[in-house]
Amino acid sequence: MADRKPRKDAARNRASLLAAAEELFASRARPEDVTMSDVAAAAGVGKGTLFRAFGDRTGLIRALYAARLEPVEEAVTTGPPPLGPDTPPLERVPAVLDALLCLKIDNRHLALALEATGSDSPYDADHYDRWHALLRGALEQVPGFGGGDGSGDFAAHALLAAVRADLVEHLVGVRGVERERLRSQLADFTARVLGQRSEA
Amino acid sequence: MADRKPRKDAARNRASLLAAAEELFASRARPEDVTMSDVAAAAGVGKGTLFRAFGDRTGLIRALYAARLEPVEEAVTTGPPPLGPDTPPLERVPAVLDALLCLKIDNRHLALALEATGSDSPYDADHYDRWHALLRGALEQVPGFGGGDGSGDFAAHALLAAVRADLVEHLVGVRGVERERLRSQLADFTARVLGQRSEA
DNA sequence: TACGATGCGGACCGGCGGTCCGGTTAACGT
DNA sequence: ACGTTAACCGGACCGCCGGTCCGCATCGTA
Repeated sequence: MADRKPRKDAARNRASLLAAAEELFASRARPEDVTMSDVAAAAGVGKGTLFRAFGDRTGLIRALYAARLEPVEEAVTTGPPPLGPDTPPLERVPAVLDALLCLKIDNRHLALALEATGSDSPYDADHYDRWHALLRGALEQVPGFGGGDGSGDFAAHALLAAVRADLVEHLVGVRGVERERLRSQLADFTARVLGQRSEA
Repeated sequence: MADRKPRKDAARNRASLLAAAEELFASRARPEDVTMSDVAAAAGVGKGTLFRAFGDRTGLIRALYAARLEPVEEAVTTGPPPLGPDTPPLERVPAVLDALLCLKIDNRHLALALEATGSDSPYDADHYDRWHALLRGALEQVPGFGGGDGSGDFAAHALLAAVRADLVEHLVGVRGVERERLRSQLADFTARVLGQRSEA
């Protein structure tokens, strides 16, 4: 943490850039037709400032997404049930997946932009490992997933794949599935995976 | 189909291009550092010929992938059990997913290149709709998925998400999971979704 | 106020996917 | 065998994008 205190204009420019980028990603249909020059121009600064502040395109999007992700991560790591660590696995797994789904729905543009960086797959992101480890840990306390056969590991990957940004975008954005309907479908699917058959 | 018969050199160049592209995508680590110029050069033709033959980058990759996909699609639509249409759903769903998984494992580079086109999400590809419709149809004949609540629809999406190319690449290519192990994990997961609890 | 350090900005760069058109060559009628 | 023609070839070329660079303005401090 050798970070020196940033200058006042630098901080203000950083904020303008975040706001402008947020705005642009929300308004344009496809994330990849928001260019770095667009962001800089919309914020009223030069490209140099943009790259100085965030390193590269991925850095910018990560900064945006991190702001949205952080409250959820905190609720999961140090919060009360049904998200926090003091929740029985059978309850926590669906709660975490639901929280992630809502996050992706509410921030489709950002999540999509992040996955569409191109240069790195979603599985290289460090927060993916955290979600995976969490889910895996919870699953392995559920009867049937306990063995060292990796079934909890794979199930964690598969469940996370069900809330991937582009799938969510396809369902909500393209096919027009309503938010609550999707939530209940995911809950239903999760319950099935956990072995809680639901009669229909 | 007003397609005129192509000239002989055109056909040969097309074949060289396919072979060269196949080779390049297999040898280079990341699909996006195979450039169109690379492909043309490796095939010993000009870029114009490459773009004339396939339209654009996506067209080239689709042509490559289609060749691998076609036998599987035929086995599923007009083949014998356990893939063909005369298979009971509880058997067909895992068989289809296993076939897809094997396809993705064996053609990781191509599947990855296809999903990494950037310009279009995997869910815009027409073959995705076919797989989804197939799986959905089979699932809806399974007790518990039958209602008009869309649980079969969502489950089909979720199961397909579990065999997405970048997840497969992460598991097999990065984390070194063995092919047979992954197949059995997927089978286990699928069985869970279908309500067939496995004791471990 | 004067002076260093820090940040600014936009011209610039390399490389990408994709286009264009003059030269070349295959296919076919005679 | 040969001429005609339409199709095809190739690589120079274009526009655009992410990212860099460096002379200049601005901030924080004595």
